[in-house]
Amino acid sequence: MARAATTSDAFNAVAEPRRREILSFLAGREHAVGEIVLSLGLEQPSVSKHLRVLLEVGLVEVRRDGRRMLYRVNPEAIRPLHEWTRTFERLWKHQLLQVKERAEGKRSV
Amino acid sequence: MARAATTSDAFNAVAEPRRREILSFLAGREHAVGEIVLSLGLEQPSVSKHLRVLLEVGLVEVRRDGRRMLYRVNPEAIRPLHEWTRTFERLWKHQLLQVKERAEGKRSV
DNA sequence: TTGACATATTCCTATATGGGAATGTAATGT
DNA sequence: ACATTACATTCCCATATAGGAATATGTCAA
Repeated sequence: MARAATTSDAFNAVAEPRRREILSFLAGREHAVGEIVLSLGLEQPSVSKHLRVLLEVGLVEVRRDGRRMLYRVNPEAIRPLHEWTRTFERLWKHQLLQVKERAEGKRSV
Repeated sequence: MARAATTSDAFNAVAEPRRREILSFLAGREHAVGEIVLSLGLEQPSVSKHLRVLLEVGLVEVRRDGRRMLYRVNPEAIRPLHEWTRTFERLWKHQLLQVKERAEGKRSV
């Protein structure tokens, strides 16, 4: 079996750095494809293809404005990633605490 | 160009569902490879290969215990993912607020 | 040393890319 | 109708899988 499709879920979709850049760029407000092209310096077809992937997994939404297509982030689709990583939060906080205690010459737990 | 290597960064490494399962399983405490195999019901070589990827991107660490290899999560490596997703937090909170206000019959912003 | 146990690696293959180039399609202005 | 603008899609290809099977490596026990 090959690797899972980039369109299989949000985790696979955001594995690609350019798609993360696009999402970050869209975090401010909705933007047309051409604006993304100028902003990130990618080829237009490349941007369109990345947007397609993001659209398929629900990470972005679109609306037409004349000849332009305005894309915006759908933040709800990012939440599952946030929630999953959050399950490890207590671990790194604990780790940081240990480092701190060690630095202060105390006994670690 | 093909897709980036799974070992290129944590984002690519956790795109694979089984690797996320392994990390979650290791979140409690360190475990031997055989325990992961039993727990997740995967083939041993498969688990070893996933662990190699996780190890290369720093998501797990190992120590030997006799013939067993005990793997544990390195939570620090998950933080960047958490931080990146967190930059969208205000967006979904805002979105939820709008939904709530609409449900209460108020004007949306 | 030999055998058993625990894990890692190698070989194989079908599959899904991401970028570049070229082309298709939709909407607007005249 | 036609040219132009703005995107989307298709074709091609080098590359990196993930799983299965087989094998190699490392450690302990007798």
